[in-house]
Amino acid sequence: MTEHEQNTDTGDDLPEQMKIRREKRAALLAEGKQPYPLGYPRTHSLAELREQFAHLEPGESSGVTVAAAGRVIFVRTAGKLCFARLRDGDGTEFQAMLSQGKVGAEALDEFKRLVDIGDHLGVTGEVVTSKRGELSVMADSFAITAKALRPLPVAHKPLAEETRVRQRYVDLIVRPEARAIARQRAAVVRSIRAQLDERDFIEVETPMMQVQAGGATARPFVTHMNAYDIDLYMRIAPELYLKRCVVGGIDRVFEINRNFRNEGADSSHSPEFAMLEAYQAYGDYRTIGELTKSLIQGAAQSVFGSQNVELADGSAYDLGGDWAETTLFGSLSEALGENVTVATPLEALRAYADKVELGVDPLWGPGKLAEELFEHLVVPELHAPTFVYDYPEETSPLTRGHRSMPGLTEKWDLYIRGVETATGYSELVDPVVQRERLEAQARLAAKGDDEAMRVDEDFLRAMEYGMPPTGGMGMGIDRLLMALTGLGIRETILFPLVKPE
RNA sequence: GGGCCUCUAGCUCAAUUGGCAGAGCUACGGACUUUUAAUCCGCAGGUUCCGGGUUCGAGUCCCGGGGGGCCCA
Repeated sequence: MTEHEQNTDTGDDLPEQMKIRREKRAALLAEGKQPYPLGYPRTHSLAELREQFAHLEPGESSGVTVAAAGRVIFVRTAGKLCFARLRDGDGTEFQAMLSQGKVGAEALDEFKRLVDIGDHLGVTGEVVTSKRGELSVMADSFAITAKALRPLPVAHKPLAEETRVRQRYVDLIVRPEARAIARQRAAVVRSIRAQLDERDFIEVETPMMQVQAGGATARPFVTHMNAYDIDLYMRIAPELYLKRCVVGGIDRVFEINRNFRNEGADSSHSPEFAMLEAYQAYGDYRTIGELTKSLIQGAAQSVFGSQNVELADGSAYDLGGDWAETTLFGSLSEALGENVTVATPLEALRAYADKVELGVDPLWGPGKLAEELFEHLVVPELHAPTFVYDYPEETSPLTRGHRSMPGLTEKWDLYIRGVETATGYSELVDPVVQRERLEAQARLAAKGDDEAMRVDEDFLRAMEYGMPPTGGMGMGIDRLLMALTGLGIRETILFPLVKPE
């Protein structure tokens, strides 16, 4: 069935229920009524009604006439009396009652003929309670405020996961948890913005379409700009632009926005994902780690009321207090039972990889292989929030060398429930060393590593003007939501990318 | 990239060895002036993801393709 056929009014090929709803829409028009009127003169939201009339006893009448509206989520007809449960966008529900004695036989018949579950409905009447004590509007009049042409799924069977993702609008209508996560996500982002604002960080928006994608090792999406006839890259990280800001004197700067990485999609990776990056002049990896911990704990506290959050499976997860710390090579040595350092030769690391049946890419250097071993052996065990320190220089081309340990950098990764959630650095600010590192990356790219970085001359020019000592961090917003809620990435993103139907 | 599982009515799911494509809810018609997944009576609704093949006969078996999920690399 094509969209065109679905859009016709006759709809001979439509499923029965959709055909019937189209006929009801046509009937409204034929009777001089609007199926999609401009509005409804509401006097109260459903939440306001609940609050204002909470005191009504069962069977009591308030004597107050109100007008309210919401989506019909439940209908019950009992001869000359009908019930409709309305729901507002915030999830508040309120009952409408229509009795033949109040609205008349003709209007009651119209309600039964034309109103379906899923329609938006406005009702005007007195606030009463039913015999069972349910707060209700006893309608004097009603109007359909938007006719739904598709039936809602059955309320008491969970929607298939794929349908929830592909038709999030339906998921949001029928599943309270879907509405909750959308609001929680907004609250978490709001909390992080507020905390950064309190600390005098300036929020900026840097380019998402770039001549050269930099700031991370990842494969970019390519697009084309017709006016200049050049390829542009969707950004893989805002880092190089935020550092330009620090050079320019925006000493505390952050951005919350989308990155795009042309890689796989699975339960913890989305091709587009929201990220926070923050840079603090005269900070380093320690101060920026403290900031990161505060932001996460503050968001948990303000959104969930506790740093010990309840996850989707009902278990508790404690984000409070100080977090565990370890080092990449220390934890890896422990897992292997062999002493491994940044100086361990590639051949020895390959032997360990063979022993634990880890596939090795011949392009990997010792640093990259050590990280892969770490992810394979250590990460699955990192349940409690843990900062992992001291990564090899080889894989961290934008990070300052360690102040006391040659070959290592001042970098940490933060793991929460075994998921890399944030990363932080003492930023490399020496433009000469930075050029050497980027040129080494460019040589990797020339050898066929399409995730390697390219030399960004304008970024190097900015560095040559002098960037102050700086701590920087990046944190995946989607992953933070996963950490705080225990949900999968496809639940924390409203509209994750799905293949076309 | 590899392996396994999966796709059937609006929704959630059945269908034995290859033998008339079913149920619940929803919808539709009827009864009911206090329902809350009401109850009772009645009645509809299908390109079994798509394309081939085997067969007297395919939702089921075979081949190819697509969507989704899980695991592995």
